[in-house]
Amino acid sequence: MEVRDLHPWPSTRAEAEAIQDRLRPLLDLHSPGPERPRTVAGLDVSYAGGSEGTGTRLAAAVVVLDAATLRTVEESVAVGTAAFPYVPGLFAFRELPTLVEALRDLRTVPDLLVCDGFGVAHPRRFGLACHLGVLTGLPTIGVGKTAFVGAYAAPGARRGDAGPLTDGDEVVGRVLRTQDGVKPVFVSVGHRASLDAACRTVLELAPDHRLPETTRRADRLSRDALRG
DNA sequence: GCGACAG
DNA sequence: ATCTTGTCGC
Repeated sequence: MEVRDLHPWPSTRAEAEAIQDRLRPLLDLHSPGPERPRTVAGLDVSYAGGSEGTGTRLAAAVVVLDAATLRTVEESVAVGTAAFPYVPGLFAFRELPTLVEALRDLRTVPDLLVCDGFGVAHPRRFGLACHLGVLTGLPTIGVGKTAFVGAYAAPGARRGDAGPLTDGDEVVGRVLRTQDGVKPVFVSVGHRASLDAACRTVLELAPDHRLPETTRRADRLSRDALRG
């Protein structure tokens, strides 16, 4: 599929933040997005070492699922190196080049991208899911495993229980329990998606695990690609 | 000033 | 993210 070019690429934190600020106005945060996406792609990245600097070997995977059956429709993997040091808030720049490479090899154009990380639940309202939304033009959402920005109250203990993730006076996402008694996940909108539909989709994608099948399969694929 | 901080 | 033993639970 087509993905917009990444240049200019930042070499400093200030440059990276400037890029986020320049791309943020391109976000579509009002479209309802796909109510019932037919194909959903999960994205994830695995690293070879524990280094948080630049140059570490990594593998980026994209797995497209049929949302109704959860059957895998297509897979794509790319290996590369970390393109930016790990800096909270600038996390996207670390894995974006390799993720984009994997996306470009995709024959299927998914109805929705489920990213490992956040969308607008971000200090500058431009997390990885937002960035990928602008680059691809596709609806995107972010599913995080831990909190980054925002405050929240613990949701109920049952699958489907949820509560708002708020930063100041704005709701930037939702804390969603995907399984009874397990830690909740943090869902936020990236591009061309509504929070309600995003949470419904995440629940459908997570019938018997904490994380959506999209993320779980992309995680496995990227991990395997790092070896053979 | 100090600590916290998506993956 | 990754480094790691044993342990609890379905």
